[in-house]
Amino acid sequence: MNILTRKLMNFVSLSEADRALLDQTTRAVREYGPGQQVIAEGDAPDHVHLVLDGFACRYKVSDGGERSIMAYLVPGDFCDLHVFILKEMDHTIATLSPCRIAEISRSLVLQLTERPTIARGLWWATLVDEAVLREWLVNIGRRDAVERLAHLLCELLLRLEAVGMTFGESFELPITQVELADTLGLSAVHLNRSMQALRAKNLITLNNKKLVVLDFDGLKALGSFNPNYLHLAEDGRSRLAQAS
Amino acid sequence: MNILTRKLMNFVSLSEADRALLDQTTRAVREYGPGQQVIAEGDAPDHVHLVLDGFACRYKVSDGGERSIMAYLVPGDFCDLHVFILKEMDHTIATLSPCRIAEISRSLVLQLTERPTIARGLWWATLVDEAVLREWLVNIGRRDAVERLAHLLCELLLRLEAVGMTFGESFELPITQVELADTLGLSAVHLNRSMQALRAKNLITLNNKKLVVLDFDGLKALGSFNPNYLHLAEDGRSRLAQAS
DNA sequence: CGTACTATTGATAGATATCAACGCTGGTGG
DNA sequence: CCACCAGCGTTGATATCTATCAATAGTACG
Repeated sequence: MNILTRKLMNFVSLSEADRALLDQTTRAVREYGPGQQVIAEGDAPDHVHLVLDGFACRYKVSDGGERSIMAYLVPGDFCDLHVFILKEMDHTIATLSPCRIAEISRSLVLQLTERPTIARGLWWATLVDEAVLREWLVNIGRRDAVERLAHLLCELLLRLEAVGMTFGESFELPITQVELADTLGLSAVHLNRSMQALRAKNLITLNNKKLVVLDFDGLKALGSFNPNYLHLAEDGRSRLAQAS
Repeated sequence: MNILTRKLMNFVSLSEADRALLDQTTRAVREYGPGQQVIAEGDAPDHVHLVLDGFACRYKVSDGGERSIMAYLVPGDFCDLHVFILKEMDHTIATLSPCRIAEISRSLVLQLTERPTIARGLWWATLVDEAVLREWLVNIGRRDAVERLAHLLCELLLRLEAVGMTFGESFELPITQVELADTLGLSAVHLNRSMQALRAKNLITLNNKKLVVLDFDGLKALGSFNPNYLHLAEDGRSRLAQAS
């Protein structure tokens, strides 16, 4: 079972035939180094990209040359399902760490969307992406620096758990502090101090790109984190995603 | 031709039959006063809501009781197309001004999505909503208060023009400064001063809820506004939406 | 006429950005 | 093998932006 299948099964039940079709999505795979562009603003790619391994992001660069990161793409996430409708990308996608990214042809995507269950799953995934965006807006708009960071780390833990990429309450975080700052609308210096604050409160540790959540309840409380916007199954499959 | 049809025609060409079907969406209409809740967080409404007249918004209320407004819903916008997939709303929708809101049954929505052209149009609309969300994230994350406000006003001018609700370069803005502040992640006091800054620069006037853009180029420059994310037709139908 | 909401102003406090510098690391070329 | 360099994390000092508090005036409304 590939990572996309695993992710969709958080929401829908897939038949054997559905799974077989989904297996085909990971046929054509491309390797990327860290910091490489996958799709540029203005592009109109002819196939859809799916992250299989590593971290990528959506970002825009503004006039002043500053980067705003608007989404993290982790294994199981689509980069550009929009391309079927919109004429061109309004933002850029690049890798943050070394990545394996699948390239899915238009015809295969059409086959996928013809299966009602898979189509529902894909639609669910895009709606969750949108819900994440809304939550990030709240995060940046109304929380201070330490709270923002706490919230983001809670979200990453749950999203990565949903695709089996956590080890207990820790995970690989191959993202630099500058990139986290560009995500949270902070300066790199201030992000660094916020990270230290989380460590000082014994909520996390971070060594060699490995983040350990020492006190998930504390981290959730600090970041006012409520997992409902991730719309994960609340059937006990996840120990972490409970409302609280 | 109703407002939804008009909006979709910014992106797709609709046949007579398509338009006839779209006409049915505005059959059941409900009137709301200002500040009324349309759908609450946790609800799972059984029909889809479409704004016909007035301004509404999506928002969340955080622990501290502060409100974050994550989207404005103007005539032609859907409130809750998600409801077909997700179990429940993760945010609340309320009116900002008096509104007329259509209630569209599930069965009619299904009929709409069976028409390929209409389905493409609806999908386009949801992707644009998502693109707006990404741009708001950049706006709040990386621009200062005056720039944020300038950017937001530019966006509203274009979105309202797309549904024929502008008069030249002015439009009705039935939103209080407190609400604008909750949208842009600012305090009401600071928003007030930012608004005054825009007036002092002779970029806008605002009297009796009527906003006049005196210098659109100046406003765009100040807010680093690039309309590409709205994915409007660039065929000359809009004078205002040109890249610049 | 009072009440609530909205816009406005001034003063002060607090949060975050900016600037500058340093150590550490890994890579790279001589 | 070593010197050099770039990227990253870190620290301190200062400047800037924005929030908060408090007060006032206008307006709509019952």
